[in-house]
Order: sequence, then structure tokens, then C-alpha cells
Amino acid sequence: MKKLNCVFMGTPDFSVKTLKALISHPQINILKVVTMPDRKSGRGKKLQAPPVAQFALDHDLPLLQTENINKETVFLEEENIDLIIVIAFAQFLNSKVLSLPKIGCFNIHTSILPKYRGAAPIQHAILNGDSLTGVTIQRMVKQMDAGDIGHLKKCPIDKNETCGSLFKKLEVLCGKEVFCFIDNLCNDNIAWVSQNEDDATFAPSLKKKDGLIDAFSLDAVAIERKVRAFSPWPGTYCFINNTRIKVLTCELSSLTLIPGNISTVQGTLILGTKNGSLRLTTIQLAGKKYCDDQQYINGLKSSNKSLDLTYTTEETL
RNA sequence: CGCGGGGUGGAGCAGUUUGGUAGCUCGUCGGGCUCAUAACCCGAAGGUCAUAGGUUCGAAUCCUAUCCCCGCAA
Repeated sequence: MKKLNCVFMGTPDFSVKTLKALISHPQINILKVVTMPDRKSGRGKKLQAPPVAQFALDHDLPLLQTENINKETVFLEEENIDLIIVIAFAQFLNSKVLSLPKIGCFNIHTSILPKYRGAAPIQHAILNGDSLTGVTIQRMVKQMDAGDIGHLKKCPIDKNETCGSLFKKLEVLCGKEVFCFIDNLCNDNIAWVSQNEDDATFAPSLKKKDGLIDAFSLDAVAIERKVRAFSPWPGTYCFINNTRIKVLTCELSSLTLIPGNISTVQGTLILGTKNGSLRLTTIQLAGKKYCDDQQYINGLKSSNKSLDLTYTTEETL
């Protein structure tokens, strides 16, 4: 049987496992890998290739790095594309690109569509305290994540799940499911299901500023979810004694403190919120390594610093 | 050359400005107290102060180079 000519579009680490899975599929021929251009990033602002680009280079796959695929005139003249697989690509495809492949464009999305359409479905699932998420493969249309669903695999969310741990689970799952989906596609064994627009919700990408822990306006349960949803990126933060700290992990506490009050109780660091209180179990001071609250308090005691701490939501002078 | 913080017993920190005995809060080990304890009391072990040079009678501290870790920003 003739192999399917496939174009893969993706950018971050997350999409590499799916590309790997596609490579391993006997009926897939990777015609081209499309990804974002190299960017200056990291400490020192060095030019860095996106993980997918690096993978393509390492495996001698034809690579196209572009800011906007819709403007790649040479690419748009390709005539022998059978399908396009898109996962975490961070670009919209216009109708010209969507109509390019003979079979279609398919997007792998990490939520149970139509819930959490958009860039950050995993984060929002944790943020909302969901116990179930999944991998959905849909036929792409002009409206984002709104196409007919051809494949769905559900995945539970543990109580202590962080975004990082869920990402790891889902990236593996994406690889497996895309393999399975290709099988079904080849065997013409897919029942396409349209999405119910009334159930659609939107999951916008998180920004660094969204990571602020506002104990005055959020309750303890919401903050605890937020810390998990924002871990490891972009991370949650607040200010103690006018120093920026990251909160890496926390847990609900039964102690009662007024909102925005922070204090050390039996060697633990407790923050009062709008409703309930939290123990900040792992924190990180700017320029320092992460440490648990006990160690942070040991350091305070040692340097004769006061144990009377002040919590704020922004830097003040 | 984007901006900045840091490396000191097992952990977290002070000490560096002004060079002169290695210090604090914990942990560990031993002992005591206790019905008991993560509580309390007494004692002990444990450190080439990131690395390499330099200045000096003398360097954790001052100078130079290198390595490593991290925050911001992207």
C-alpha cells in the first residue's frame, strides 16, 4: 500500500513525541516538518532552535521554519500532500493551507472538546479542578478547535496533578493516539462527530502576570489549584517582606488566618486567604534555589531576621 | 556582549563593606527528662569557605581568571 505523505506542524517539546510516533508508523511518510523560527531565549538571550526543529535536524527530516505558514508560497504549491498533522504549533492555518492536503488537516488537542478550546487546555483543566481530561483529534476548520471529532481518548487527572506531570502523561498519550488514529484513517474506520457549540469553552494561554497569588481575592482551594496549574510554567508568585518569591507547592491548611496574613506556625509557613489558609510548602526566593518552608524559616532565624513576615501582591517601597 | 542574585559541615543561612580564633537555625549521633513525643535539657561528631592563580606577616573576606546554580526578561 502506498504511504501517506504527511506534513507535521508543531513547535515545543510536547509535540516531539507525536512526531516520533508518526515516523514509526509504517504507512506514514514525513514529507516536511514545519515549525517556528529559532528564537533568542533563555539566560544570555542565545538563539535557540525549537525542540521540533532540533529533532528534525537530528533525524534528517525536511524542515521548514517559518513565522507564518500561510505566506510560504513555495510550500503552498505542494501538490502531493495527503494530510497535515498539527500539534501545539502556535499558528493559525488559513483556508488555503487547510484545503491543501487531499485527506485533510488534523489537530491533536489536549482536552475533551468542545471544552477548553485554545492554547492552554491542560492548565485550565487543573485550574478548574477537573478530574478528567483527554486527547481529541479533530478535523481542522477555520474556527479554532471547532472541527469534527475523529478520535478521543480520556485521561484522569490526579488530585495532586501539576501541569508538568499531566503534560508528561498527555504527550505520551498523544503519540499513541495519533498512531491509532492513522490506523483508523487508513482503514476508513472513523465516525466523525460534530461538536456541540453550546458546550464550547475557551482556554487562553497563561501569562506570567497571571501567576500572581492574590490571597485577598482568591480562596485557598483556588490558589492550590492555581499553583498546580501554573507549575512548572509560568509559576506562581507573591511577595514576602517585599521580596519576590515563587510558590512551587502548597497544601490546604486547617489553621485560621485573616486574608493576606502570613506567619510561621510550628516551623511551617502559613498564608491566610479570602477563604481558608494554605501552607506554602516549597518556595523559591529570587536568585536562590527552591527550598521547603522549614528551611526558609531556619535561614530567617539564623540571620537574626524577624519572623514577622509581610505578604503583598506587588513590590512596594 | 539583555539585567541581576548566589556557591561557607548533611540542609537553609550569617560573616565579606573595615583582612586577624569557622558562627547561627536545623538535621545526625550519644546521653538525660518523660507514660510518651516531631516537645524540652546536656554533650559530640562533621567544613581544603566552588576551582586556580595573585596581593599580604596573615585571605571566606581584597584582585584576576574559570566552572556551576538561580531570579527577571523573552
